[in-house]
Amino acid sequence: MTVSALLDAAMELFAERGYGATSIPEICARAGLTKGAFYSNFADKDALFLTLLDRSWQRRAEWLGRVMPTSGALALALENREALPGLATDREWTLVSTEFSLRAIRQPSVAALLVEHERRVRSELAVLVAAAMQRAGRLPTVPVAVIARMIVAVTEGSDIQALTDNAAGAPVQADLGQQAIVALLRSLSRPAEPTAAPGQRGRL
Amino acid sequence: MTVSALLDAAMELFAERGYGATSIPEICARAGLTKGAFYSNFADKDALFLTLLDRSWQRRAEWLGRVMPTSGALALALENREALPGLATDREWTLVSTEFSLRAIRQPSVAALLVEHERRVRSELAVLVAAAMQRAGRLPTVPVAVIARMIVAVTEGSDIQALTDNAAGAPVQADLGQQAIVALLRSLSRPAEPTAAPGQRGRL
DNA sequence: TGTACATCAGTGAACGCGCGTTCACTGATGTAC
DNA sequence: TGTACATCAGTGAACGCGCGTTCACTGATGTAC
Repeated sequence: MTVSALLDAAMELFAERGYGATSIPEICARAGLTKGAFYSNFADKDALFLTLLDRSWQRRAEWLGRVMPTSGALALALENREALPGLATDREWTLVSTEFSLRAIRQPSVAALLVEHERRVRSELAVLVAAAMQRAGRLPTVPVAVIARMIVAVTEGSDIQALTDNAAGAPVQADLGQQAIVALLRSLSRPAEPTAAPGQRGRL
Repeated sequence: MTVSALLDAAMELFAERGYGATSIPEICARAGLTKGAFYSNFADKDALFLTLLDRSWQRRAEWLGRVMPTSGALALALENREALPGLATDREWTLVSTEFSLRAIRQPSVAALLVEHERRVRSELAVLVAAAMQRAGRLPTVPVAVIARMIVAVTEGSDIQALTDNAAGAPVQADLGQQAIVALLRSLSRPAEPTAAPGQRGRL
């Protein structure tokens, strides 16, 4: 279909060169279509970008729906990075979604969209955090919503660091984000049984 | 001076609209100069961008040199965000430096520059972490270099989150980054006297 | 001090190019009878 | 089944504009004598 061909081409080009550096003719050429095809489907490049993000978010949501019920556990998420919902897992996504954050900071209407999306992602994540803590026999000492925010923040930062190091050919601290998440979860919780000695439970 | 007028104008425009969306004529107009003035000082927009970053980094280094000897403490840094060296403190810097990270991920030669800079920042930060831990009577359980990486990651992520929330008019979790840093420091250290009961020292 | 010359940062006009956007059109697909 | 018409996604030529870049020039500043 024409729309998805344009979206695919745009996703590739935005990741390769960045949003600002990608022109509409380039997107059309990559998709094997004329500029007219673009304008009969989108008002401008901004409209395409928003549609692209909608689609990306939707795909993440679908995939999350498949993964969540079977795992239901942050423990698994920590072993297998992929299971962390809404968090960057690949280069293309990190580049495009970071660029979107920058656009959002500059343009309030875009920020509203992003904030709403992030709110949903964090609430899913908070559920995972609460479940993981319960299984580990621990209680959060700050709201799980705050812990979810921290997890998102540290993951984004770690992903950018890892991609930069990788691009420079420097050694990559691959599990930095996961290590930090584990450290945060431990620090921001306490054993559920305040008086009991630490044993098999209590481990996170 | 012409060069610094161009750099000032470019910094403003890059923050306002982004690097890719800013044209050379716009930079010159903002600086009150002609396009010729630009080309007699820079080969192209990329060259100006690198010069701009050099200047920004240099300013941060100078300011760090003033702040470090008197504070020498992460504790202070945690109370006064400004004292965290090399970490984003303002909107303009966050926007421009994040965009630079994206450019670095896409272009290895730029990545090399950024990685070298980040390496210096982190080593300064590692010194602060080590000092703060010693004063608190604690020992790191992972290398301070790793803790420094985590601090940088969570700060970048928190800054972007805060700016996005702010742009959308949503409530901003202002101290998220600081809270996370404190949690990380606690979790990634243990009391220096393994057998002693936790008392006044041991506090971080 | 005064005159003649050298330097060179910045000017501003000029260029070709690719951009974003428009629009009359085409031709494949669907519907009516 | 076959013919006539309607629809409309996508075509491709056309447009004016602002882009990046060049270059002969100017005029302020510094140096020589």
